Amino acid sequence: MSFYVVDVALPVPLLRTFDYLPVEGDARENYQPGQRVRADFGRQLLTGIVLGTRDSSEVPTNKLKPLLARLDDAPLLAPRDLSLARWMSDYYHHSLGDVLEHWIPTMLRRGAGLNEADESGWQRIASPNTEPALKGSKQLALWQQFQRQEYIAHRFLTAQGFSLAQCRKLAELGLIEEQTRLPVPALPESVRPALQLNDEQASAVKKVSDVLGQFKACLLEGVTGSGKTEVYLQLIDKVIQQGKQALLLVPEIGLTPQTVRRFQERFNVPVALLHSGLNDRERLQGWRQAREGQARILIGTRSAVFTPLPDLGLIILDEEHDGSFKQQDGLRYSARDFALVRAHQAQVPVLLGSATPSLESLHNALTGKYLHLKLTRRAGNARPPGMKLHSILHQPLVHGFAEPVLTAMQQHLNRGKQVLVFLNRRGFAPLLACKQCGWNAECRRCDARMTLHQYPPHLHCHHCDYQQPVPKVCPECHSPDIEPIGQGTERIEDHLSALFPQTPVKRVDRDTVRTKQAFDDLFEEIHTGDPCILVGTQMLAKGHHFPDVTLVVILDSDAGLFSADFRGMEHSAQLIKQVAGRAGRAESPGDVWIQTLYADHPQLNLLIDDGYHALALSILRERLDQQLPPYSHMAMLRSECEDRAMAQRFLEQARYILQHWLKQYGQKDAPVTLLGPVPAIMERRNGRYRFQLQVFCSERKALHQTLDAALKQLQELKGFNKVRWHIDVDPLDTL
DNA sequence: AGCACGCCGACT
DNA sequence: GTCGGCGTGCTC
Ligand SMILES: [Zn+2]
Ligand SMILES: [Zn+2]
Repeated sequence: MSFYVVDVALPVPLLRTFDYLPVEGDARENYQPGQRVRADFGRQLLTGIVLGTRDSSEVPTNKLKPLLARLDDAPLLAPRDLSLARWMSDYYHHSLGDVLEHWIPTMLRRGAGLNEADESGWQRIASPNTEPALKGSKQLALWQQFQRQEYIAHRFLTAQGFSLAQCRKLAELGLIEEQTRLPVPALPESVRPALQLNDEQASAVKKVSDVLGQFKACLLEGVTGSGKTEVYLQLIDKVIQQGKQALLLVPEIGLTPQTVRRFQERFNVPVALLHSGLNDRERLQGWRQAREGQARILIGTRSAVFTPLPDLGLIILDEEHDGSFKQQDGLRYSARDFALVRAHQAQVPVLLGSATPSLESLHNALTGKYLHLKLTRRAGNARPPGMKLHSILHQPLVHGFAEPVLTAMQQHLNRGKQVLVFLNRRGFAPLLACKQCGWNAECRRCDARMTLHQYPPHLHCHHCDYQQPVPKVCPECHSPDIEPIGQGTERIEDHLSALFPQTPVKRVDRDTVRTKQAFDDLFEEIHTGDPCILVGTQMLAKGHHFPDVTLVVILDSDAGLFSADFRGMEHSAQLIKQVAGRAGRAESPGDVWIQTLYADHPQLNLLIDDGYHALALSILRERLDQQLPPYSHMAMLRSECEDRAMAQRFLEQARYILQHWLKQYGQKDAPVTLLGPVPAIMERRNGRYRFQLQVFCSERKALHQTLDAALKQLQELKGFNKVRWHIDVDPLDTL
């Protein structure tokens, strides 16, 4: 038997893989890329992924340890999965072992067998024509079930009132036997017919259908209510009919029961779901249903983009501009960008849908890199909501509302309609201050103010979660004259209850709807259509449509207008449009009133008068001038440390190292440039000082080469053990 | 990232 | 004397 080693990726943050001797006596052909193995690593036990075998190792033989066990015979991951993981490891400068953790459900990472997703049930083994002499009528009824279906999961039988004893009796008679299987999602009782498409929708379906079977990125830019979902449904139908699987990715908050039901009721195929509300076993089940091909449609949130699909035919990413597609810690990947890479590998189209596309995607569509599909008309020829800026500069406000806004609210309520008040700030008030000495309640761990909450009363830092009781008197001057300044959703709810005593006021934010279930329940309630006022944060803006809301009031659009972040205006506009789109339907179009101190703000006016697309073009011109994304590529190094000087010094070192490599890899027409280190906008958070260093280049390759080389040296730096740092490729924000 | 080793100050 | 603080180094 000849010598060989197994190359293993382990879940440790080291940018290399590890050689192991095989399990004692295990033949080389037993090792295939994608299997799980147990490895003795340092002083810990880890589950790793086999990448391959080699004749020899660079590592001295006496340092090589044998693997403790091979956990799979058949590889868990296919070569295509491994090659995608390698791409991700390179692109995000993250360890391959850590990256591979994202491909595998938690249970399997802990070494569980695939069959632990199975559930018990009974398989008919006798001919369905058998007419056994059965005593009880219940037993006969049970046998009749099996005459119709040859396999029934145990939980369905208990749900119908059959007992384990009755099943065992049939088993004793040789009619059925116990068998465990992977549960398959139920099919709908009846399939709903497709809707009639308008010509724009039909054209979009046609254009994407034409490129099925090849890679093509498509941007579906469709105004709210223009019927994007119907386009998705009809494309998925085509994909299924070709015997392929469809992957639909949605933002976390968009995976509502209504949406899911719409997909499930349309197709006579199993639909698998993967979202954060599932337990480990349910996740494993969904993953296997997708990977083993039982599920033909997979609907999931960000992390579902990794799920192996043997017959992938189409990827759809809805609300593609949504920030939740970018992971904000650990492996900072963008599910949108990865979906493109995956679609390219599988040679299938990827469809990005949004009413307010990200400037990256819009730019790619405008330059012809993506197919640009537009839906400009609302279904049923509904008029778009009328948006109106209402200046509150030098205007008296009644509990945060301008008088004409309150009048409009009353009018809509009188007509038996619902009103939505949007305020992206939870709590009672964003500030508690002393009238006598000017003291502000600030977080002791952050450069931020504490938010005052009243239900129940406490001060809460939304940046680090630090909480403390509300002081009775000013801690500085002991005056009892301390008061809340500004409005949060709690306070607006109070004010509205006083202003409209006859109308129920419902608050929707993270504090009132803690669970997905609570949100779904509240949503059902709102859907009865009874007049009410909804007050809420961006929770209200995403995912759900409220057909009985005919007036939307936006209270604090100003926060984003002067953001320090270069994407601030883009995100503000997306949010305003999204909130506005919650209102109205065909027969009763909605009104949208935006209270603002800056009614002259040119970009805000552009958004209101000419729409998102026009504003987007204007912002793109600014980005071009400033050579910001999408006209350059960016990576960000962030450091944080309780010791301010240490955090800063780390990035100064990083700058020094980067400066060396960018001379080598930067080109004359594509230089690599550095910005920083500078303190983060909120310099101290959770007791740690934060700094950042931005790296730009118009060429991805040079940027990555520079980062790669610098990263190796950064990891070797000594004396920075207390500094926490990371690289964020294509960061979402620079705050 | 873990985890252990090792070298210094302040306790029984 | 030793308990434990955290700086340093290593993991096939
Ligand atoms: Zn005071
Ligand atoms: Zn804080």
